[in-house]
Amino acid sequence: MARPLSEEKRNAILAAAAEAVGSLGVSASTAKIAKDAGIAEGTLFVYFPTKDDLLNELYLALKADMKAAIAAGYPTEASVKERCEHLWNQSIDWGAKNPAKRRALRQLGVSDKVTEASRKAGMAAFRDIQSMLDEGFQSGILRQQPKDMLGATTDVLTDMVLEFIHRDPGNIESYRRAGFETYWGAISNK
Amino acid sequence: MARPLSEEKRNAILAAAAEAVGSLGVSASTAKIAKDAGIAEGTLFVYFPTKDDLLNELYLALKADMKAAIAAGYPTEASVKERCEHLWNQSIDWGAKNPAKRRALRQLGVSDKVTEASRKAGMAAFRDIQSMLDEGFQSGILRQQPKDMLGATTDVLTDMVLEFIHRDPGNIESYRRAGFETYWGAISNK
Amino acid sequence: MARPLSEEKRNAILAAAAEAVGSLGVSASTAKIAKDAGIAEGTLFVYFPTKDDLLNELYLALKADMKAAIAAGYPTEASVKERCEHLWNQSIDWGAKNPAKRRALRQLGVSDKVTEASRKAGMAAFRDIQSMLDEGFQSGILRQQPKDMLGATTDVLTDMVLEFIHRDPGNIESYRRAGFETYWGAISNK
Amino acid sequence: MARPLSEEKRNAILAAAAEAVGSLGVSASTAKIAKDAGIAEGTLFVYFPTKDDLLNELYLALKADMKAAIAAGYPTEASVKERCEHLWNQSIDWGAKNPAKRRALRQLGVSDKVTEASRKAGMAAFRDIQSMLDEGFQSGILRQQPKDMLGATTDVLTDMVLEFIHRDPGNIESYRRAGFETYWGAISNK
DNA sequence: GATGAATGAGCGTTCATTCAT
DNA sequence: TATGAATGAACGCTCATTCAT
Repeated sequence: MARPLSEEKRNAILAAAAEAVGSLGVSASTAKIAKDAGIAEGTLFVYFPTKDDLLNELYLALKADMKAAIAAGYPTEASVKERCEHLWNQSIDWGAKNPAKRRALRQLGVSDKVTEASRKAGMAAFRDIQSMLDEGFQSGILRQQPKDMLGATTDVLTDMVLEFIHRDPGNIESYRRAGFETYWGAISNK
Repeated sequence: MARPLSEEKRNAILAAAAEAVGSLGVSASTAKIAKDAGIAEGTLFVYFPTKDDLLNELYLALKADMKAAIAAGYPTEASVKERCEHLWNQSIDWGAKNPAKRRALRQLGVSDKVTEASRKAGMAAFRDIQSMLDEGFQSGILRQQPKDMLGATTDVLTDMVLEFIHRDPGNIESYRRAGFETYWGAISNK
Repeated sequence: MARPLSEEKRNAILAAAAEAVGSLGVSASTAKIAKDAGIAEGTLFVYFPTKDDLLNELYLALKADMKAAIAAGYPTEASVKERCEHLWNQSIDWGAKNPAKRRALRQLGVSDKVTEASRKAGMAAFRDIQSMLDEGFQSGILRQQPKDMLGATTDVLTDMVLEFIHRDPGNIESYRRAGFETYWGAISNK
Repeated sequence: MARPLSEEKRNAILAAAAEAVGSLGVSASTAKIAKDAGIAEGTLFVYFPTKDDLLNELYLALKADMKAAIAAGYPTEASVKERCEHLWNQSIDWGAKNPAKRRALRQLGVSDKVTEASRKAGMAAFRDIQSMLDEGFQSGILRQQPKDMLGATTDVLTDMVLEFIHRDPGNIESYRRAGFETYWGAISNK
């Protein structure tokens, strides 16, 4: 069978894993994840044959989740800068609202458990977003860059700003704005 | 004194730890680190009372190493942009020449084993560098930013570019250049 | 349930622990205990979360075992002195037949791994026995004593005699008899 | 050389060992003992070739210390019962004033690190005391007992009472008195 | 003689994975 | 399919003892 019985259980495992990896790193135990997901230890391995598989699928699920949030409500008709600002704000909002997921993604990002294939697949999502901005590249408003670098820049600056927000939650708005200036400078032609 | 603590051994442990953490993450075992350092397992704990202590001291040592490399040969008399480009190039060079150290620093950066105090101390080094650019801020060439954000931006964009270089080592020069454009846009007033 | 916890295994662990603690003290290793119990090292921790838990449960099990043996065949209708002699003889017999258990109990008795709560629970068993002798106290045949002191006196004199028997096993009967005289003198009104 | 340099250091080690064994048991580390004695780790082994040697010598020293305290001020001319009461009170006082030493002696008493030879030597001290009471045996006031049993009874009942005092320090006098009644009953002819 | 760095076996405990139920 | 008891290698750390200084 291509997929085991309960989609619900699968999602519960993924959700518990995100939470656990976010707070404990990739060394979070499968026992804890199973317990938090409300299933037995052995059941986890019915859905994911090994812990590494779980970690890779979690990475992909998180990337997809993030991408969906970022693209939501994209203002097709607005100016390039406004569209970029929309993407930026969505990114910050997703991270601020889903701190555990964001932290999980950071942990997975540096872990050698996540394969090159997963990383490639994860980057593809951001290429989708990059293509939303094709007009911006053609018009010269955005600087030409090596493939995937726009997505990575977004990723990396978002994450940086979210770290500042995490350490100093009172000033979220000023970090968001300063972050966007940095971001816009980083990707646009002056 | 019976036998003085050996600075040489201490450095060997730190070097082995950087290598191991770089490739295996913070879960690299103390046994492996000791073995690679050429000492007995127990000896490691003569130099570092716990693994967490070792990890924190490694973080600090790596930050200091990186900072020294970046600041070396700083052209005090050149233009602000040239001075930034110097810092950028030094950063890329350090990372390209010390891939294990760089990877270790990434792992430590996301690990909760590294204390807030160590992070603060690590950031202080970059504030030194930021102050090298004070003239740039006063003249309005560099954009005003929240404290520590310039250092973090440098860190994060450098790291991003080094990841691209790591995956595609043939094009180091083009990544370095494209990276600097991104970086300069990120930190300067347009 | 996947596989129920095995009462048999639990008992095997407790038995192996009694043997090991009896001969090696509380520093007997969990690895040895597990091996002697015929299970894997990790399995011990399925039944007892920590070594300290094992030690405390062992203490309780041993006290219960001893108490059951002592109270067995108690001659309700006999004279107070005969009933005390019965208790005395049962105690000596239990100790002589279960030297490892007795030695384990001694080790546990002086170990700070055994909590005050366990000690309290262990003493309660002997209070049961003391209450078997209430008539003796009321009639004035037995001397009034602070609570728990009768039980402790029994414990301590039994143990002393068993040590003599242990060192000089040929004269078990004469030690038993001399011991009882000491014991009866210790607890009765002259 | 029959004895190494400093008697003072030797005594410091023994004192530190008594304290450490009293609170931590025989598993107290040589490193801690050395530190508490104000000497280097290695120096301990100059005075005692192994930890077991230290433990055995400590046992003997403690027994000697206790015996000296018990025999001090012995009232040669008093009645047998008064002389016994003196011994009893001295025992209780020594234990109450030297809780660490008493606890150390308990630990050593059950440890298999203390050899049979040391135990024999330790018992000899109490035979000295027993011989102080020879008149009592001859007159029939004290019950005839197997060799060493009087000493052991004293030891064991004293220790029991000291445990009660330890747990309930407010009632020291009532425990001491009740204890003596038990003790006198245990050793005298009715 | 005194020191304390160096050692490596041994400790209690964890954990991904297997498999009997 | 779901369960959780069973496993044993691996972990961080301790320690009695040795020996270079």
